[in-house]
Amino acid sequence: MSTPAAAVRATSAAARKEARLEHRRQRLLSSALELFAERGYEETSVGAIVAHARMSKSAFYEHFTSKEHCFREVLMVEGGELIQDVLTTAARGHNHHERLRLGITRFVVACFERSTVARLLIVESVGLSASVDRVRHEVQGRFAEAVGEEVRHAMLHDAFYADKDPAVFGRAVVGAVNEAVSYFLTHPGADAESLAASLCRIFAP
Amino acid sequence: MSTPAAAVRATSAAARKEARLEHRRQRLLSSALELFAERGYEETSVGAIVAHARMSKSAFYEHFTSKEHCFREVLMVEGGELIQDVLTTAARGHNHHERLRLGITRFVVACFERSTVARLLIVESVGLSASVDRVRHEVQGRFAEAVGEEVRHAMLHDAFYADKDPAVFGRAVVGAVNEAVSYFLTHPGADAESLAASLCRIFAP
DNA sequence: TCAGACCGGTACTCGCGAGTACCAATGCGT
DNA sequence: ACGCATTGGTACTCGCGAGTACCGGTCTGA
Repeated sequence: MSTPAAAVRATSAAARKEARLEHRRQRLLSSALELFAERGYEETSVGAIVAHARMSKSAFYEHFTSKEHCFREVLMVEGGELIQDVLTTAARGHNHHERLRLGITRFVVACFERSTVARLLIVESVGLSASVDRVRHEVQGRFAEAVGEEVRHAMLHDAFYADKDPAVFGRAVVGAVNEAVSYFLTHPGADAESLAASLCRIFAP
Repeated sequence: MSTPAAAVRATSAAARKEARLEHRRQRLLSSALELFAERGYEETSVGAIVAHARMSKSAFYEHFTSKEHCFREVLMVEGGELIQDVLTTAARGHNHHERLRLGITRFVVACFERSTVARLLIVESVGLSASVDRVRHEVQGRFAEAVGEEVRHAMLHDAFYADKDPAVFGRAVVGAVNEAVSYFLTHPGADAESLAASLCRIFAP
């Protein structure tokens, strides 16, 4: 250790550096998100990512061990935030029906709003590699399990859910929403609100 | 034209050649199916496909203009057969409920039976390229539209379907079944029949 | 002010695989 | 039976991009 004054200076320098590094990391992540979403994983080179972020390859490999690691990180952070958003919104509902409706609606709307993240989560991350698959399953699984849990409680007093398998229901909702979103995102003129309403009528009538 | 006899000989020779070619094509398609399913598209090289089929690259490029073309072809043929199977089985039902149940059940069971085809249709073909996406959408769309059509008729006299949007319902079923199958295919110990039954309870109660 | 550590950028290597060109063997018609 | 055409196999090219090594500039600390 040095003198207190030096320590303070050192700390603030380290802190600035930390902030700087974090800022760069964010730039890389957001560039990666954008390019992966619009071109796809295979068609996006590390060179393109760093060029878009106006950085060098060495900066990239300071933060990520490989291109795939970068993709996983993007998926985890952005996908995680999206799902978190959905879950907190859903939690505001006062009963099972309302929570399911809020969750499904928020998911659909969020996918339309952040279509780049949605594309990553629903399309680009499928079938890349086992580890990427794990991340996707984990992220989407959080939503699926929340739905399942809701059903597990609802089935006790709601005839509609009485005969449903919670786990299957959760996965079915996730799959249905994904498919609907990906289909209607490519079909122009689709409206998030009405799509969400149609889905709610199926799963939370 | 030559003499009749020569013509006959020529025809039979041509026919044999045709048959031979078709046989080779089948070998290539089935090798491609197997490898694409177990390793994925990117990880499967043309070299590996022809080695597995005990042929040469030139034979491959006689039938397909590119690796992607080959993939599309496999997807179209095998996926098409699977969907056809589902649709004809479903058509045996005597009312909307029964047809929906038969269709969903057959789809799930067929995916478990032909897990290689299922993997291609549900996982590997996602997000590869625009043209592959078109093929997948077309194939799965046949099922989605059949479901939608069934709903469109059922809603006239069945309260359950009265408020559903047929197009969205069709897509939702496809997505839900895909997700459920892909999830429970990787989770060992899953049973096709009971999974199908759970899904039927959701979409055709 | 100066020496050194460290950061970032550039330029390189290396492997891989799609697609191609050329050659050998087989089978066809005459 | 013989020569020619066609088929099928092999060996090559070519481009691309992930990951790396090294070097020049800058900022820190004494």
